[in-house]
Amino acid sequence: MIRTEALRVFVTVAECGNIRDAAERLFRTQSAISMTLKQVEDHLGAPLFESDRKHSLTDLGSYVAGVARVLLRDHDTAIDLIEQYASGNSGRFRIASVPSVAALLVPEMLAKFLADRPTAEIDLVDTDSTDVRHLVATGQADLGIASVGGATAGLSVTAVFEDRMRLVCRADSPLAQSAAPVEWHDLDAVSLILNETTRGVQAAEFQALASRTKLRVRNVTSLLAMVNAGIGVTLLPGLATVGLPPSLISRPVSDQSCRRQVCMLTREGRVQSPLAQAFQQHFIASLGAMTEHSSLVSLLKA
Amino acid sequence: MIRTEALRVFVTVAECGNIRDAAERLFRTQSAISMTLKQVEDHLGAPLFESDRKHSLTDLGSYVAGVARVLLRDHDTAIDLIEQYASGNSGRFRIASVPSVAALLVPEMLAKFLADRPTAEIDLVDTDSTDVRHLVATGQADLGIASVGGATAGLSVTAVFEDRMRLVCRADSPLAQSAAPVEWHDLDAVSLILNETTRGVQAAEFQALASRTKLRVRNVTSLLAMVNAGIGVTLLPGLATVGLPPSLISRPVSDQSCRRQVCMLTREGRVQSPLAQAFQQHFIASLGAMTEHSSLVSLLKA
DNA sequence: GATCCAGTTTCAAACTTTCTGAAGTGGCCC
DNA sequence: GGGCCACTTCAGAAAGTTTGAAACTGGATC
Repeated sequence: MIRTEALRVFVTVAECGNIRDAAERLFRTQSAISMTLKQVEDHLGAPLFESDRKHSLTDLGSYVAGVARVLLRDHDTAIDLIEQYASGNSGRFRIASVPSVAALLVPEMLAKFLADRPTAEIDLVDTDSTDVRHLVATGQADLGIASVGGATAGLSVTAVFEDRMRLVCRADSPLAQSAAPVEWHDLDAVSLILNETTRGVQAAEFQALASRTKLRVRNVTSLLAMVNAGIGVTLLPGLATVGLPPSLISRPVSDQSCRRQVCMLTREGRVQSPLAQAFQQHFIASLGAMTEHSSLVSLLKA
Repeated sequence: MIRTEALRVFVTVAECGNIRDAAERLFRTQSAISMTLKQVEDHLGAPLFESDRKHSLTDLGSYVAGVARVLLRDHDTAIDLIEQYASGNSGRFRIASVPSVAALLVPEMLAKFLADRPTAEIDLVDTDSTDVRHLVATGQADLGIASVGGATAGLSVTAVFEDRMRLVCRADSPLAQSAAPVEWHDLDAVSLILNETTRGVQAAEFQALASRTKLRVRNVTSLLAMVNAGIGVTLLPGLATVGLPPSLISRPVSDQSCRRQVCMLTREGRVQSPLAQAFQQHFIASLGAMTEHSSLVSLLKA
């Protein structure tokens, strides 16, 4: 059996033109090189070099050198590919995220992550939490970022941060007249439009308000269009209220418990690809740095 | 360091779906397989299979399996190529031969030789002895078949057979009237055209005849055209007189020593390609069989 | 033609790796 | 919970590789 490393020895000697230099290049002794060479020649039943002095190849030798050079190049590339993949430096990896996180947190993280990994490819899908869970559960995404809540069968869930909710209303509505935190009773007279992010709000007062409405809008653009059309007001996590159109404004909510919990989702019982793992770690580490300097509250314990 | 054989183990297990069958296929014990697998996983730092039961691959596992499968296929093909080449079953190989041998002896030999070696490629050039020597000496041919004589610097020469010379003349010439062996004195009055094959004829009587003429023609077609035109007669080895045009005939030469010696030429000090070696052996063996049933005299001692 | 030199081969011993058989572990099914 | 099956772990055996020392080789130099 010809070992790949024996071919490497042969090609190196052929390139160096002598055993001594080849031995140095390969960090072996001369005798080890000599014996490996002999072993290959014995296996093939014919000499690879014209003489003891290894400066000229036989016809067989140059044929073997040609084939082996290609083989070694392919071999090294393949092993490198495997090792890069295993170390999380390359590969493809799909993230599904709710739009607020996708738009405001993920881009910066991805930029840093990809800067170190020129060959990695990442797909980012932004959609609502329910769909994020579906994509992860069915294996269409490797990592999900969504609000806590809803069915979690087959999913492994890690809460990562909390984001206080804010009221979103028209800039010309009576509610927009004060910048002070909104109390629940301020909303008694207005109609409320629910959305995916309000599912996680537990407060009894909110539940009472929510029970009065039948309108729940999943798509944020549609939701804001409805608020803009005067159909009602809504609550959105702070992150999602960054960059509202000028016709809308947001106010903090007084109730400290009124928060959206964001979690990271992976498929349960499946070993992640190394790249996905690396990204998760990067995500968690970056989040720690980000929550220190923002209103977000990290839920991650080191 | 990941050994090629370790990847083969992994791919086999991935294909079998369990270690037991893979062990059987690879003629190893379960524990050897298990340890090799563990070694690869340790090296990569991540599991290749979802669980102990090796029926489903992790993301990394299927990536590695994909890359490794290609690598192994290429590897096996390359090793096979090398071994086929080394065993003389494939490769390319160039023969330069004088036309008579090329036309009458080589074809049959080649047919048998190539029948066993579907991937071997052979180039056959027919030219005169001087050119054959040149082609072999310069490495443009791997094996030469030529008449003995001329410069042999850098060539290794093996005499292989002898062929008695025959007189070639027009069918309507006075010399054509008898079928009996020609005596040297029969040629006293005729003009003789020399050629490459007459260089080796030593007989004093022939030398005397030859000294009278200045005409030497290398190309056999031209030579015969000249004989046909009535310019003179010539001597050719028996092999070369097979299939003369009907306007020409040949007669044996009485002098037993008047022979053309044919030799096999190789480049001195160069190791032949295995295919070339195999062909030489085949050539010698076939020649033994052929000379037994023909007028050719083998010069090869077994 | 003796001597030197650089390079190569050979050898036995030391070492490393891989393999084996046997015992151990853990999940799964009845 | 016992039996079964598949995998892992273990220690010793076997195989293969590497090493340093010594012997050999061919070419160059005196």
